[in-house]
Amino acid sequence: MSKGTVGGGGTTMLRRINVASVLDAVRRSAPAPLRVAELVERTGLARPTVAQAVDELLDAGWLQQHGPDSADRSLGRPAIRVSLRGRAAPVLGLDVGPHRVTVGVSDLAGRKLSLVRRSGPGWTAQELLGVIGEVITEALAEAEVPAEDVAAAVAASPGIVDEHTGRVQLVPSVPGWSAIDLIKHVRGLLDCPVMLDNDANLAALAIAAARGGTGTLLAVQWGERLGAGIVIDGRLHRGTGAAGEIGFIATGPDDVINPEDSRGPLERAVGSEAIAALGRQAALDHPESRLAELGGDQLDTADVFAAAADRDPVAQAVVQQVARSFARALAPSILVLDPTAVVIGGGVARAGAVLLDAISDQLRLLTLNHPKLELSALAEDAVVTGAMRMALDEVWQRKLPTPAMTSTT
Amino acid sequence: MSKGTVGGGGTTMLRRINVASVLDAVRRSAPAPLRVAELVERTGLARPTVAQAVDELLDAGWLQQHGPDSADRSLGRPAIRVSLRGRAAPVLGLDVGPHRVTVGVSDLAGRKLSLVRRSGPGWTAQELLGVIGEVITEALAEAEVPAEDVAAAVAASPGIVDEHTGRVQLVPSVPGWSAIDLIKHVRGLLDCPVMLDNDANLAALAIAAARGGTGTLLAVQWGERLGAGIVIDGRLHRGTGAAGEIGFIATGPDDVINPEDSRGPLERAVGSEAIAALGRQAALDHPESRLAELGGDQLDTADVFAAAADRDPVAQAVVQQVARSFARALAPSILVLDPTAVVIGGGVARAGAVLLDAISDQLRLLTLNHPKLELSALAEDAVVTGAMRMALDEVWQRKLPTPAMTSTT
DNA sequence: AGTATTTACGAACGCTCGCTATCTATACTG
DNA sequence: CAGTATAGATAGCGAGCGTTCGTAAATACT
Repeated sequence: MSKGTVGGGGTTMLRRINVASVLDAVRRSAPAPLRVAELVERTGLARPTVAQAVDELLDAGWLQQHGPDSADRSLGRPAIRVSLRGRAAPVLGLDVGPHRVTVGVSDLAGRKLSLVRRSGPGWTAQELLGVIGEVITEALAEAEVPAEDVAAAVAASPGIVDEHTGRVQLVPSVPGWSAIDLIKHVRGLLDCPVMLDNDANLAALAIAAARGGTGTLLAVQWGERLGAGIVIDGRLHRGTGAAGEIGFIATGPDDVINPEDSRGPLERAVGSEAIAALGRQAALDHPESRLAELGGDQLDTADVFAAAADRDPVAQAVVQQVARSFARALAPSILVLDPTAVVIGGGVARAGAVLLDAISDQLRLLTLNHPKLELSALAEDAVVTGAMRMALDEVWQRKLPTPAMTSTT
Repeated sequence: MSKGTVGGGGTTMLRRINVASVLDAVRRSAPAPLRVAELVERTGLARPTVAQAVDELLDAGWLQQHGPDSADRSLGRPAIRVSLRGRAAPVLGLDVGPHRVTVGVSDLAGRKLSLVRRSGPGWTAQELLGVIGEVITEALAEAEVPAEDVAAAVAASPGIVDEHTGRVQLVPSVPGWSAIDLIKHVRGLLDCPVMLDNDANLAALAIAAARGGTGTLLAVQWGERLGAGIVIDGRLHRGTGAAGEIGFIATGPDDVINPEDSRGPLERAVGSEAIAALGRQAALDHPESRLAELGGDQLDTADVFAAAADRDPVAQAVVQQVARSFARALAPSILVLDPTAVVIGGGVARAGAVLLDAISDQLRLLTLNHPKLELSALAEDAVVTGAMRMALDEVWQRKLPTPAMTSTT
């Protein structure tokens, strides 16, 4: 009755499909402007159809028209070229950690407009909320984007995130963090759809996007804590919400998990804290070693890897042990998932080839198809980048009327 | 040039979308006939549109018209009802094992038309091809389906299957099996698209379909060998082609994998052969036990579980040990995948609650989100059922012009 | 038994949309 | 300055969907 239900199948829906098709083609060529003729070729539609769609998209502010001023130097009448107007719907990504808050603002086209990072010595939950507000304001100012223009925002938090309620369940270092409704807080600042997800998941999304293509990616974030994100053909795998919690993999033959613990067995075995502790112990046991020279009680995780890279046998033994524990813990999942690539990010990834090679050697003994093992190229920005990307996807999904049929089942 | 490229966006495509939408709605209500009014409601399209689509589908042989003869007892003019004409495109599923060949023929609607199973005492590769031909012929005759009518066929084979070349890579008990081009052989018999996949994958597909809904399913096939299939939101996860090979998960702290071995470490630890061997050893060590009474040297896997169900402490200890090894091997993958449910099928699944409870207890100690642990309801038919289902999906995907846009990137 | 009511099928009309074909505009070349 | 090649704008045609109306076939009521 009254109005027609959305999603039917009239001719108006056909037009929406075609407009969406044109916009999608423009989007795919990212920041490069496109000529109408190229759009005709890529979409397979007729020129008048494309022209009409482009007009409509220009009016709606989705596209911007470029003058033919470039060095196009071709015969004939110069083509008008269009590219998508990124400022039409900027998005915001937010990475909240116990010691660091990072905010990134991005274009609709994926261009990074600003990135603001602030570190501190461990905030309380309340202080953190304040810092988040400040950093968001700062990032928006730097990007010259008014707060009300932001089309979507995604926040990354450690811990297990309930996708629907937006609450964080299993929280590490910030006391009182699980009681905070971060989504509500950010929505108060921005007035746009706000989503929350696990930091490892978002990092995985960013890394998968950077690598491009299809396949299965297992992206490990390795710092004091260990987490992983799984991306299958561009889509994040969440399981029932807690997928990728590799930190809680049992290592010893009698290990048992306690969900109340802030750290899982694997984190206690090979987290950066544990690596440093192993290094300090090794330095005590071998005072003559290169490792001990680097600094006895103050020994850092980085020192261990530095000494190993320097061919110190004592440090190498520590790295071997860490690599072995890590590989043994991860091998079953690699057999089951059979990923195209395993990418390691986070603080420990700075160890570089020393660690990577050791892990690779171990994994070769424990898996059938040996996935590519790589270090994350995105370094610290992986999580924010992933958050921005998810926000972007959200905007595209919401704005583009996808030609998917309604399933009323 | 010349003809328009397929996948453009004309109004004729709109009609195809709507016809597909109608057909899909009919399909969803499976074997139950639908009235046109119901189709109008479900698709959201106008009645004339639906009527036209139904006419077209009737002409093309996709639908069949039911008389209003049923006990419909309602007011007004009786509605004509349509259901999909399964015989329009029957599919065939084939499960090839070293000792058993099973062929099922199914309706387009998913109704099982015939199921023929033949067991033998270990065939050679060449003999197996002959048996396959015979059983296919028999199953088609029983279903009263001419060979040339079969619209798609899917074969299940143990081992790792290369999706594209259709070759089997890691083969167990049948000598010379990897040299056989099973796809080519079946295509010679049927003249239709033929696909080949891993048996555990197909069983997982069937179980996921039987459970219905979305979510992540880890379906373990547990017999002499161990394999698993992963289904995420109805789609099979293949990884690079060898996903789910849980048989090769290392169990001991110093285990190492050799891809040349016919059995992996977990198979050697908890495969049905291993369980029987553990039972025989326990019977020797405890001659007074209930287990030993059941049969000394002839002790079977089933005997172990029977004795355990009979509360024999010796047998229970064996089951405990098996459950512990299995749970420890699988726990990391459950943490990473975080599946909605873990379903156990295959011969060992006949053990029932004794084993399931023991595994469940162990898993509770090793995982965060505890997935539902169930036994496969499909028993032996899981693999064929899954093969038929995949063939069905193939037909639907091929026949239905999906409204997905072409991505010419 | 005849009539009223209910339900669903069938046909005609008007609308929107996309495709083909044609015409116009622009800039470079000889 | 004319010619040509490329690209944008416009008109006519066909196809499909949705709305509205009329009609057929059952059941319920008098």
